[in-house]
Amino acid sequence: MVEKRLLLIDGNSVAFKAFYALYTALGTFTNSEGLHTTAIYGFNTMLETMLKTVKPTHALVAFDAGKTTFRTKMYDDYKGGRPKTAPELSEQFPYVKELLEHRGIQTYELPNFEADDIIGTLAKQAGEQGFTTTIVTGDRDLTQLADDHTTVAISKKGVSDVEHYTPAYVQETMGVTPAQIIDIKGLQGDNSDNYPGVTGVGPKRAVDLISKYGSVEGVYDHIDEITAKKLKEHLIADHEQALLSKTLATIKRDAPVTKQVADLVYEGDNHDELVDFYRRMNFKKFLAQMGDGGEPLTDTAELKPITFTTLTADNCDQLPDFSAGCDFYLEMDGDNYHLADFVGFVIGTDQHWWVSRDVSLLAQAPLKGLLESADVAKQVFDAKRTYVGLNRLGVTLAGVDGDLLLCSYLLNTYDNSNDLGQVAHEHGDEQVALDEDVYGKGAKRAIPTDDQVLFSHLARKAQAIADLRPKLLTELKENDQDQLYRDIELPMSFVLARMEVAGITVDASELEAMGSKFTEQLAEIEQTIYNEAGEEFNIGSPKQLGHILFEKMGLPVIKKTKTGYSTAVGVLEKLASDAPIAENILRYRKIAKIQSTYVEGLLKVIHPKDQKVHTRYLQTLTQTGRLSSVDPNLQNIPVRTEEGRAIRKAFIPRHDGWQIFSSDYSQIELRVLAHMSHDANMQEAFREGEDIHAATARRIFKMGPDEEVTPNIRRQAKAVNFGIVYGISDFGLSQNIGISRKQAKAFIDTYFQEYPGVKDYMDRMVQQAHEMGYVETIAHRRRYLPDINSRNFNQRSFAERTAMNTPIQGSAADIIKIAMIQMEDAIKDLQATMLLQVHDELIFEAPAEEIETLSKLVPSVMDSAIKLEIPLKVESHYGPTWYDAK
DNA sequence: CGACTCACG
DNA sequence: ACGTACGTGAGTCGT
Repeated sequence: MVEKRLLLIDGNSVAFKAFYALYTALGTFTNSEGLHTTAIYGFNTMLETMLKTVKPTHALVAFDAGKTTFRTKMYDDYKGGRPKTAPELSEQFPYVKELLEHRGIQTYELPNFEADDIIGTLAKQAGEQGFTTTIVTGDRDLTQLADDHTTVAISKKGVSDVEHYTPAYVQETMGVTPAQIIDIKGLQGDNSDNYPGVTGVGPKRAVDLISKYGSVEGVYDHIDEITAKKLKEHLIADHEQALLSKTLATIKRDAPVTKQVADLVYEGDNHDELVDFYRRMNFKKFLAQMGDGGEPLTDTAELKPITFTTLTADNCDQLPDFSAGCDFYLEMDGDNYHLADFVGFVIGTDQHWWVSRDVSLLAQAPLKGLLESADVAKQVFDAKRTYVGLNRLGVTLAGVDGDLLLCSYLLNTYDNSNDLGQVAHEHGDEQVALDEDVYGKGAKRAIPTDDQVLFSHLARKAQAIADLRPKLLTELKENDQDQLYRDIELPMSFVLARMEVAGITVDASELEAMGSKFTEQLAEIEQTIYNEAGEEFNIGSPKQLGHILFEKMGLPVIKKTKTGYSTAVGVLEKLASDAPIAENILRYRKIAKIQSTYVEGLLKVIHPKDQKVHTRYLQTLTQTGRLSSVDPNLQNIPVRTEEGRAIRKAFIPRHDGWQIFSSDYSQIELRVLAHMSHDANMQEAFREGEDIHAATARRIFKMGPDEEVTPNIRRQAKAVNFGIVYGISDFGLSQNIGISRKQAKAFIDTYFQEYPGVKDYMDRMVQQAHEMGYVETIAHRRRYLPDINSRNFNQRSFAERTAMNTPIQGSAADIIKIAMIQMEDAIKDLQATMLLQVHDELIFEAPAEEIETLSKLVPSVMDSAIKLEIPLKVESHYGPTWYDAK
């Protein structure tokens, strides 16, 4: 018999969750008629995921019929005190239902009952009829329905991010069986549904009581066994309330549902209706997925035609001189612009576009002159990419006046796609297609051979750059971000471009030598581990490893992950004392990591022509304003352990006799905090040149002036300082330094007493985030925190910590960026070259005779990059390799 | 493609 | 009471 799979969805709950999840992630969005579409979009995203994973044969979406239900009759205040559903959400429900109709899924609601009860009733029927059922909801209470043939999928953060609750998983995460969920609710009540439970009983006590006595009734049968006096009193006093709450929490399995499971056959999409619906909703992404036979649907039909002139060697001389500026876009096929094939380019202004596939034209007159002229103002998208691309053609780009990507990122760090079309859409310009729609994606990706298609796309890109520029510039001014843009980010992109082009030399033979040594060591440890385990297995597989350690060898389980046993460092370290295998696995992991990521990884990206690696710095990615580094990532080369650090021996200067020189800011984030918080005590410590962690130790441990700060005490104080910068929680701190949560809380309280300005700063940042929706760095870099007003404790707490941390981390990023821009100028007469940035340090290569000069120059540029209320401190090191620059 | 683990500041 | 430090990228496994 064919397997029958039923998908049951709690419509209200999922729409609600989708609305807020996307609202916080992407902001609100609407179709062309002003209808909000966030929930509809999110709902459909969830549907796509569930249809794909569950592959239902039957499906139904249940909705709540109204406010009054049999529960409100039992208890007036049921779900009382809830804020009214936002109109932006409620207006979407009719469309969610319409969407479901087009998708071939039935909907159902039943007066006096909630969606839960419909689902409970149908799931029961389905179980009896041999269905496998998946329930989708945002409400954990429904986990009470989990059984052998029913899984409850709870959407977590995103809409498609779900957690699947089987009975075993319910037991594991909640500590009780699905059937006991209602007993838990009976004792603890439910805040969001507004019913009380028993006074003084929270989740913890509820789980304890129910796992001991089985049910609410069981608890009262054994009420005399309860020794805690207060608890017993409360239980007795709230007896009726507990029984009522349990009833309220119980989902009906026998509601008078008029549908039969067998009637819920999933019909599948009505293609034409759905396409029409997506059009009306402006769902580009879903439209693109609808293309027949998997062909991407280019919605060029919706784009207005655009005119252009094809450039050739013969008509280049007819180009205008662009003395009033122009827009330029260079297309390459792939992310890595150091290597990607050139596709073509567009240049022009005022709706006159010249296009070509022949990039060699760029290296000849008159285009080369135009591009290299500082007097011809050019508007581009991704200046750094453009600079590096042109550099490969022998053209040195100058005179860039605007970068649409940078503008977009600075206005909102989320609007940072490398696809010009995507960015344009985010700013309301729909007149350019997404690259994916024109070029395809994955294996199907191909540059169109049809000139009309390719050139129109390129011309539209240039048009979008031209059209969006004034709008984005105005917005930057309104945000007081024009200086950040003009004086920091735009110049920064060229500094970075030149660092990327310069690259850093890597000694492949050094890496290879290390590699063979590691290979030997790995083979040896591997054998030892197999002997200890009594069999061979894949050490790199956490799943197999978990099986060996915790099932075969019976070691104690310290921590679990979603999918099984955790085998993370912390866990293995705890096991190491009584199981030598743990120690060996740690050693194996460490070496395997160095081997695969750094030895093999780096060897793969050494450019055979120049023996260098050329990273790409992503300037518009992080939410704080830091850079990131990819292909390869040169910002996470090992340093903390000797074995790893040895990798740095392979990073060498490009000439014999040259040196690697490195300068780093000392405690820049804490100094930034001292500055921004104006805290007198912290500022004093920095002004006096004290060891800040030791100074903090003296304060939080109330030490006398003669008492010695031991390394251990200093270590704890250091952890507290870190915690403060990250937006502290007592739990986080307690985990980090292995103390009790209570103790951690005491440390934090004392810290804030000793550094009251810091406390004020933290409160101020959280408050600003609440009021304005964003926080700012010293240079007015902005980060929006939509979750700051979330009703979800986790999301809100995370946003609050971010509000505290981002101005600190981001201002430190501002400072080093300013320093880097000034640095280029400061060293322009030297042979020394700036090669790398690792968040708070800069790495150079230079002839030995310039080291003395650099030792003065570099720190002076770095510490004077910005004037703070306290001094900045810079430390420098150098040596024949990066390893020696310590 | 997500989860896990681990490298960095 | 909620589950917890902030910001990243890459390799590997297994669905």
